[in-house]
Amino acid sequence: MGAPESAAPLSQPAATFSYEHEGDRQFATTLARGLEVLRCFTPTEAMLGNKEISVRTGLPKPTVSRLTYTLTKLGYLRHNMRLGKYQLGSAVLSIGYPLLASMSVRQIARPFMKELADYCSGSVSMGIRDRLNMVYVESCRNGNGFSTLPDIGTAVPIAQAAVGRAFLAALAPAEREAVLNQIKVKQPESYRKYKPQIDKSLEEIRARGFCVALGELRREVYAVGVPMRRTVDGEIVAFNCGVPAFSLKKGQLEDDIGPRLVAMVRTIEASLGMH
Amino acid sequence: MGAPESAAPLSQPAATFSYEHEGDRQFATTLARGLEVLRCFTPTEAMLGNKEISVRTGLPKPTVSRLTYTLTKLGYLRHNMRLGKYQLGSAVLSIGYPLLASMSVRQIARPFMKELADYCSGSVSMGIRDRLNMVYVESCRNGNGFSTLPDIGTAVPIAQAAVGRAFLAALAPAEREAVLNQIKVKQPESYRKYKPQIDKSLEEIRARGFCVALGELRREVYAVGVPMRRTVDGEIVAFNCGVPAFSLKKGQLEDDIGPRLVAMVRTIEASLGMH
DNA sequence: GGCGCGGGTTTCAATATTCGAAATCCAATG
DNA sequence: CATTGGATTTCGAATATTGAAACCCGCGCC
Repeated sequence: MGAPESAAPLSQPAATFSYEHEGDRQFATTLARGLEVLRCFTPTEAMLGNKEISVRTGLPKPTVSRLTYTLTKLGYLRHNMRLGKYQLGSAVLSIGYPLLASMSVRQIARPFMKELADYCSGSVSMGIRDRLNMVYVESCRNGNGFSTLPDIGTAVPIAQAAVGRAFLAALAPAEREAVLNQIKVKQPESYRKYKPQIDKSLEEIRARGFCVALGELRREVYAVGVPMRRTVDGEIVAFNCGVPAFSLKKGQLEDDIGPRLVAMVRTIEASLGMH
Repeated sequence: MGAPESAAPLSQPAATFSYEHEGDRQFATTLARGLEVLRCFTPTEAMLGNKEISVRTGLPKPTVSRLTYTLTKLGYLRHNMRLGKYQLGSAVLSIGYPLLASMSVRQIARPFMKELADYCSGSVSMGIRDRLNMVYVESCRNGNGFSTLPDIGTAVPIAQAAVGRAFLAALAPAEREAVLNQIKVKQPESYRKYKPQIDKSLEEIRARGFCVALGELRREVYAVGVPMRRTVDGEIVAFNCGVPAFSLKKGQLEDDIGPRLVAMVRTIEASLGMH
């Protein structure tokens, strides 16, 4: 079977388990593996058979079989018996909701984000870190159709996305180094390719409050990123604003949209401050 | 369990595990328990200590300790060490995203939903089943502030919500009986209280295509529900439209909004049909 | 300071689960 | 009807998990 070599750099999760957690008597391997199974599914690979999961995770087939069986019983997977494949089940959504609901910054920020998204005919999103990605917890786009939509739960690589670099800029130097080092180790090609841009972005944020990413994540989308200057509930929050490249006038991103995103974030910070 | 059971606290999920899956050599208990830990968190109880989790799940403290340790290492929980409590981590969001992204019906439906939400100054949501709840996979509300927002991932009890009864109406009779029976067993008070309304709703849908729920889930929100007449990807999809009770004119829900929601769903079905 | 209390964590032997090669099953295909 | 590819079952050995009890620790109280 032509296992489609995805562009996305998957490391070896199986190896990860064996090496990183060996001898840790606290660590519940089965739980980690089950969750790793859920993580195999992506928007483009929404249906997977046990074999494919086994290949992706590096877990033995019988183990995968039991894990998918369990996850299916619990509603986290659905079994399509005509294809003999699994896909994510509705239960995966409900475990994320309490997190969203308890982040009041989302409600506060939403109108400001919508306003900016409308102004620049693009999309404005709020993200927090997950591993080496930023996950969107809120996203607004202008009414008329922006090709593909950013959506809550979308994960974008820290290294490539404006929102990711904004996040890096907000980190304490020591932690920033730690994250960069993880990227270096786990996504070496990505690191080589984007490290200069990352450094430039950090400098931009110091100088102007925002950074730009010109089609580095998706060729046709140019974006600016801004971090919040305070944490929310101990979590660093960053914003981006992405606009279709073709609709941008020269200099508009740097001179208009960037500063507006900065202003928006400052407004949100202020609204948060007064609780 | 996941359902917002108001009065009656909790059944015994631990017992649930032991009894329901004893002797099932396929079933990965540790995985199920870990996921059950994640399900303990709710919007109103966003932070829990090991002891609280232990009480809610019925699992012994050391077991919970190890599970939270594992989940924290993986990013599904965050540890707040000033309080010694846990809260959901960003990783819970990213496992749900591929499911959302692969449901193309969401994109198709969104503009129609938005239009209706604007028209009736309320919110329009699309839900699928999770256990005895309906989970929202898409939700639109009109711009001006509707008190509390329905959001993607929100779970509402099938028995009480218009969207849940719409779902029931779309089920094959045998499966409907099965679900109703589960409700009877697992949410007995809820069943006693709402069974007559449920029957009425089923009849309404047969007769007019939609059902109404007048403040049964939230006192101040009146809602109508409509099921889709075809499954999407094997999954039954239902819609609701909720409006603040005070802003409704007499008869408006039945004579105007209900039929409009029906029309909306028919439009979406048609758009889906032509792929 | 001493005491008790309410978590949280560690210990450790008993127990249950997982491993994984090989066998089996099953449905689709030639 | 033989073949093929994947999913599932089998089973003894290897390993991980379990959970009662003990331990730890910070806190408030007397």
